[in-house]
Amino acid sequence: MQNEYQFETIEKKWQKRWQDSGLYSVDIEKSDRKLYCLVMFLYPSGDKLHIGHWYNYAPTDSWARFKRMQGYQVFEPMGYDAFGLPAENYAIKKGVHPKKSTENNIRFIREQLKALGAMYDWDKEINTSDPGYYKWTQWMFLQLYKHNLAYRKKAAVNWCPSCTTVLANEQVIEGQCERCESEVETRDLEQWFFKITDYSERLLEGHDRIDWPEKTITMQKNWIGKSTGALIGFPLADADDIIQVFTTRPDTVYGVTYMVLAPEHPLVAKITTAAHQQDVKAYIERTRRTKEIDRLSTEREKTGVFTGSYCLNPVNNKRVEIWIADYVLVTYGTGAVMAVPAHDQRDFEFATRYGLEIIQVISPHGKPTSEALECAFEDPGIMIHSGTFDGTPSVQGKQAVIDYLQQNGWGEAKINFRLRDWLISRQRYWGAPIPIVYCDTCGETPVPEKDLPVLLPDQVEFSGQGQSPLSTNPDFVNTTCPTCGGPARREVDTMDTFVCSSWYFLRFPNPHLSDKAFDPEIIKKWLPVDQYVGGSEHANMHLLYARFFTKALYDFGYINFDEPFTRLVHQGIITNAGAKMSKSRGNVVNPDVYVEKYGADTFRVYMMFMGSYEEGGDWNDEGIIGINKWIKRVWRLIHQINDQPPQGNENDRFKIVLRQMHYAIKMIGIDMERFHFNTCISRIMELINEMYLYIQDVPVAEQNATLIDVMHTLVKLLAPFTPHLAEEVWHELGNSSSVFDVSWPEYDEEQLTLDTIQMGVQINGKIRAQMQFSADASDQEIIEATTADDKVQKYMEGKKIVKSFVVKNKLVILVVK
RNA sequence: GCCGAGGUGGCGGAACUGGUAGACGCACUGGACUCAAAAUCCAGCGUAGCUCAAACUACGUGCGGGUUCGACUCCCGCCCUCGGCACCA
Repeated sequence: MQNEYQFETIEKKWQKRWQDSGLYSVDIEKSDRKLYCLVMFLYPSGDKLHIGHWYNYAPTDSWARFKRMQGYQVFEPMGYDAFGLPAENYAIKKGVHPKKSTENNIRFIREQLKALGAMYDWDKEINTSDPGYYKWTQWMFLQLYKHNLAYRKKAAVNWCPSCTTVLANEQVIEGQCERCESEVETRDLEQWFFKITDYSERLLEGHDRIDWPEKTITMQKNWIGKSTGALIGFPLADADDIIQVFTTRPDTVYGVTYMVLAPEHPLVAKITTAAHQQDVKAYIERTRRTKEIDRLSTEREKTGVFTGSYCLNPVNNKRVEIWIADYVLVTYGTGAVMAVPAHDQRDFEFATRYGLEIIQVISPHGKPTSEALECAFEDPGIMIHSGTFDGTPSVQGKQAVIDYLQQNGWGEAKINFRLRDWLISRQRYWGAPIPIVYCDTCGETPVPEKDLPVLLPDQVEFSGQGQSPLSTNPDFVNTTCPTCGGPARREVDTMDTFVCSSWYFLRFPNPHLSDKAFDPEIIKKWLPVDQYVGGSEHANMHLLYARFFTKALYDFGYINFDEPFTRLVHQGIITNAGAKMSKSRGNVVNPDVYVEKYGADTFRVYMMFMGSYEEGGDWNDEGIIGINKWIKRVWRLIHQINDQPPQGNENDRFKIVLRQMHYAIKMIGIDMERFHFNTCISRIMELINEMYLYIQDVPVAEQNATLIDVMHTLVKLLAPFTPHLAEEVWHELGNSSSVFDVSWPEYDEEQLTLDTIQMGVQINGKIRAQMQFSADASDQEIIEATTADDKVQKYMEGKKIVKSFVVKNKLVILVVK
């Protein structure tokens, strides 16, 4: 036995032995008590593994090890989300082919990952940029295409001039590119979309069946943005067309004083009268030039112009002006809004600015307000100036008006969603090619499944000029039509990398299948993922897309579940001096330095002990030395006991140690379930402190011999947190099997109470004394003993006890008057 | 502006369904060991008052109120920090 803990040799030794013995390779065929524990896989950019990765992976691995010891068959895989922009940008800058740089990064990162000492089943590693994988990403595309969930349309899209590609709405943050923070422009392009909007309702419904953080579910709900209201048709006064509007306030329809179309609305050209042609044209031009970010700003004053045309309010035949204004978005609802300035703040501001009429149709008390409104009245109230609806409470008025509109053929009830279809085309090279060809005779044609994968060619030019790099390789572009055999062109855009990650959890259990994406039998056994852990920033992207894919695959009959991740936990963010760590800020903390200096076990424990896992916190390495010392202290304790084994049967002091042990087992069990790692470590620290006091205060010859058993339990408790140290010690103690193959210790509730208990005596809410009681004393006895006490009597002089009771093992409560 | 989370010692953070606030650790101080230092082991450590000391008392979980025998925990009104959404009709 060594005196000092040598983490360098011990950690390497066990990492190698674990791998050689295949300890963590899961037999996928056996799935009883299966537990699929997944962390969001890696995006292998040049940054390598940073603190955030460690924080995601190491504590989750401790959780998985804990579950394994509880008897679960834990499957914990790792892989690489290897397609994506950084590799390609690096190629443009340094001239290194993305394939090469990605390979290099992965090779390096794999080693870093191994240093973590996690239970990853390396036989199941996947790489989304491997043709063996993206073949099936393309297959997924074809399934969606077959079921009309993938379509192409010309659309105004978000264009990042720096990344030279389009972005999904989710990737645009405050009008800027999520990745490079450039201002996003609007361009009209033919693009591929996935029809996620078909699943809006079901994506909401599924929330009730998953154990996810409430805030994540709320974020998704808000993002999907369901709103209930009505679709109302306003016929043009002097032409045939009808302007459809969506409103959540059909009860205010009598208050419509004008109509607003989005500048991009298709009817604008048709209805603009000659006299207003010039103004309207100028306004549209101006809108187009306005940057997305400015247009989205709510602070900006609302502007618009009159088109010269009128439409008729179906309920009262009122003639209302039709305006265009950029506060109306063409992408939401019908791109047109019925303006009710009295009851909508935006319409109110617009009407005030342009001197448009304001008619009050909802009032708090059922009578018109005498003075002019200062702002819109948006609360519910009583309907007025609304024909036969006068006097109806607006809440009921909503449905009543809808019924009325419906009876007359003017409108209908309608549910609208904020969610838009998922734009997946990227004008970039490093992604999975979209398996579509364009034939002059047959048109848009999907590549037959048997011809997959559509291989990504190595030879392309990275112009960075906005044109898809694949278009620069004629051998790739020119092909033959799978239907007619005539000449055809391949689609040159690639898929958003979020497509690759929308189904990867189905690939992990069977990564080497060459004839299908996944084996339905295996998937049936191992999915859904029991525990998923990753950052909350993916709430409206990856986590939504993966749910959409799962529901689609369920509908196609490939899988028998429709929610991919049963339980989800987000790790918090580790900041540096309050700022988010990022390469551009240059404040990224490199975990390798600490792993080299203190070892993986120390680093793991430190990350877990730092604070609340789900809240994260600011990075500060001051305490890490303390954890390192603690780990050495643990090592010394175990060796000290083992070198001088206890011989006697001392019991009074030993009971305290025993109680601490049972308490630790109990609390760690509870806290691990909740991902409260910091308190788990505290409980082990307490046990170790108690054990030290014991061997110090009680001579070896008297020490209770069963202290050895406590020590074995201690090693088991340590195992999930310090896997290398625990495994080493476990073997030193004479065990031949892995500590991860033994079962988690159980606690005895009876051992948690000591013979005598100290309780506080609370008189009128204040602690006034501390008293000892035997554990089996009745409440009656305790209260009697308390009231007889001198100190307590002092507070009761001349007063009567009104109420008295005992909070078990804690307090004696006396209320006196 | 809207939605969500959070504000506790010098610091990181505990506290289950309202029941002894500050577990555990860092830093600091003292003791033991040592010729000495480091390492280690042990002890102390919210603030103020009183005291040689022990004890005791008051105050104390962002601020101001409230409910309760009793509030970090529940209710009302504010302030600040962080995350998300942002003209969604």
